[in-house]
Amino acid sequence: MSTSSATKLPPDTRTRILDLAEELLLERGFNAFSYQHLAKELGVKPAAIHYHYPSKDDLGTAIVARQLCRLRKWRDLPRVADLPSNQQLEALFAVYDTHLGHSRQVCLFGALAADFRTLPAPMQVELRTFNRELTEWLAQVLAVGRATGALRFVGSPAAKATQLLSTLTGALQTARVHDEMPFQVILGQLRLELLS
Amino acid sequence: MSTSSATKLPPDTRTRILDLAEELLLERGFNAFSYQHLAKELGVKPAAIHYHYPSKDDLGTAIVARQLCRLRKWRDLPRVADLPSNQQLEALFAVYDTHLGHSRQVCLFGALAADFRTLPAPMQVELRTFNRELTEWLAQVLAVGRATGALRFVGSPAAKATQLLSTLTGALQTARVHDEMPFQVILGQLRLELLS
DNA sequence: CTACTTACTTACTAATTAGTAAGTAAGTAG
DNA sequence: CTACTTACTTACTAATTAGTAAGTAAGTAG
Repeated sequence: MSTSSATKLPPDTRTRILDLAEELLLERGFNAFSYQHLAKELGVKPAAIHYHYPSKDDLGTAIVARQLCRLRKWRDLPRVADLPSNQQLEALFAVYDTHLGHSRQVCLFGALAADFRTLPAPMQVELRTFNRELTEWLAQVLAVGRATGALRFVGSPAAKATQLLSTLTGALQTARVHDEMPFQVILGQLRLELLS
Repeated sequence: MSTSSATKLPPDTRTRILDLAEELLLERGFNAFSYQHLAKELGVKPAAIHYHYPSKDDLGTAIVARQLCRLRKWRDLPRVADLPSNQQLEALFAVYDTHLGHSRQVCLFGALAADFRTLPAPMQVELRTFNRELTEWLAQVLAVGRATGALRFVGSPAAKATQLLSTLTGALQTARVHDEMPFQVILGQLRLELLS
């Protein structure tokens, strides 16, 4: 079997570091894991991580940059971009639900917001861009959704998008502190309000 | 002038530690300040802080316990408890707005949710209680508010309360990452939806 | 005046942190 | 075959971490 473009190659160390760092970030926070933690779990020496990501700033920035990259790809995917607005909204909900399923991970934004001022400047910049692009995408979805009658809400699409993303961020955090129930309750409430 | 019960005594070291720790927690996160930071800023030695709060766990738990204490007092204050529902909701908004005004502090819940799994167990317990009691209070406000026609929403008061608090938590986090605008936008949106 | 408590400081420890410098083994390019 | 690159390991450093033990000065209770 030749490795087609769709085949998953076993990830190299560089990727394994990034994957694990992202997992720890979303599960425990940015200031709660060290190069030693990563190294021990990956079976390499801490210096090997410094080889790929010279400083923790570089590593953190790489995590956010990759998520931004993923967001853009996801958003432009035909199976997402071509959906009717209400299903685009459901697709967004499904992303948050996936986080919930991965041992109640919070979203990237929710993981970094509290510690924001301790983050390296490039990470702050990337996170702002990430949140801005997601908000703009959702505002567009909401605008079209209301125009086509697929979604219902009052106020401007931009305001509703900002509010909605704050709610989803908070919903995953509430799930972490308590359990899955409040998250499901909030999603139910959002569907009740938004979907005709 | 004798010190009446309302007079503010100059805070003792114990209180100054707690005040500063709370400020740093809400501005930078729990894993982003140390006993050294506190000591330096207060002009005492780190060991003096260990004298009052033997471990950081104790200090963190004291912060959350005090906030829970404040919540109960605030909620039962005549000038809050005797208000009509819509004004009770506004009083809640005002609390979050105060956080915003204090150099864009996030709320206690938003400060601790991401790092929740790294927190000492007693802190986790106190934070759950804090959030549960706040949610229950708000659910009651919403229930009465809808019954009296002062507030408008669909779904159960409990679900709406959970959703609303998640939104407010997220709103302060969004303000931290960007600026005050998204917070004001979200509050405007909430008023538009809830107040008749 | 004495015993005791309170609120610290001084001096320290063991562990952990991010990060660096030098070495090395395996692979790749010409 | 040679020079070079990649992906590390070994060995280290300086700073910081939470925390402790012993001392001490000022205040309080009897």
